[in-house]
Amino acid sequence: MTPKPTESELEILSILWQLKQATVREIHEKLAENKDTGYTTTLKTMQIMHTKGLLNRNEQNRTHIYFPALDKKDTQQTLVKNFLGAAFAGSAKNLVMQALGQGNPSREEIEEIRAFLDELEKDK
Amino acid sequence: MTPKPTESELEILSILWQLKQATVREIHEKLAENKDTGYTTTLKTMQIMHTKGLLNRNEQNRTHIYFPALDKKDTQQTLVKNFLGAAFAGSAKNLVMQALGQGNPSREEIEEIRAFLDELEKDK
DNA sequence: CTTTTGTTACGAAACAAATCGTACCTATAA
DNA sequence: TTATAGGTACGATTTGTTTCGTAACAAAAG
Repeated sequence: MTPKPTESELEILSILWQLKQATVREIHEKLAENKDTGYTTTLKTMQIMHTKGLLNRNEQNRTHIYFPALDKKDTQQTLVKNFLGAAFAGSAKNLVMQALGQGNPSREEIEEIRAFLDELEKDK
Repeated sequence: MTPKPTESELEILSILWQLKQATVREIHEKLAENKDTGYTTTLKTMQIMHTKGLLNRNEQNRTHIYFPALDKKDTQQTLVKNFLGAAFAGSAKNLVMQALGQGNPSREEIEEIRAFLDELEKDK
C-alpha cells in the first residue's frame, strides 16, 4: 500500500496535480511563495517521495522531471475518509457544512453541489 | 494560541466531545477498540494534552476526570481550513463532493445541507 | 581552459510524536 | 496487616519528519 503523504509532501503533491509535471526548481519556487524554505529541503523531500513511491520521475536529463504517482481523486478520497473519522466522528454532514461555511463557494459551485445532492438522493 | 492537536490527540478530543468528560481508562478503552495501544501511552498523551491546554481536568479524586478545553466547532473550523488548503487547493466544492460521496449521508442530512446551501446563496 | 552556475545525492542534525517501562502511591480485598 | 489492583508521573527510547550543509559533477559562460 502507498503510504499516506505527510503535510509537506501533500503540498508538493498538490502543486504537481496542478502542473501535471515539474522540476524541483519549479516546485520550489511555488512553495517559496508561501513559505520560507531552502532549495535542498524541497529537493530532499521530493527524493524521499520518489523512494516512497509518491512521485515518479524522468531522469533522462540532468534536471529531472517529476510526476505525481498517485491519483488525485483516490488520494483525496483516502484523506477525506481519515479526516472524517479523525475529526468529525464520521459525519459527512458536519464536515460538509463546516467546509461550505469556510470555503465561500461561488453560485456555480453551489449549483453543482445541489446537482450532486440530487444524484445521491436518487440512489436511495 | 492553542496548538493544533496531533492526530492521536484529535482521536482523544473527539471521544471527549462525545462523552463530555471521561477518565483515562474510559478513553483508553474506547481507543483500544480500534487500535492496539498501551494504557500508559494513552495516559501520557492525555497528560501532554493537559499541559498543552488541550484538556482540562478535575484532580479532586485519585482518578482524574478530563474535559475538552477546546470548543468543538472552533477546532473543527480550524482543521477544515487547513485541510482545505493542504489537500484541496482551497476548493470547498471539491472537498464537499468527496465527503458526500464518502460519508453516505441520510435523506434528512441531505435536506439540511440543501437548506444550508439556500442560506449561503441568499447572502450573495 | 577555467570559472561560475545549477543540479543531484546524501548524511546528519534538529525537532516532533508516540510508545512504553518503571517507580511510586492509595484504596481495597484477603 | 499485608498483598493486590488500579491509578499517576515521568524519563527514555523509538520512530518519523523536516531542514540543511557539503560533496560531486556537468553545462554554460567567460
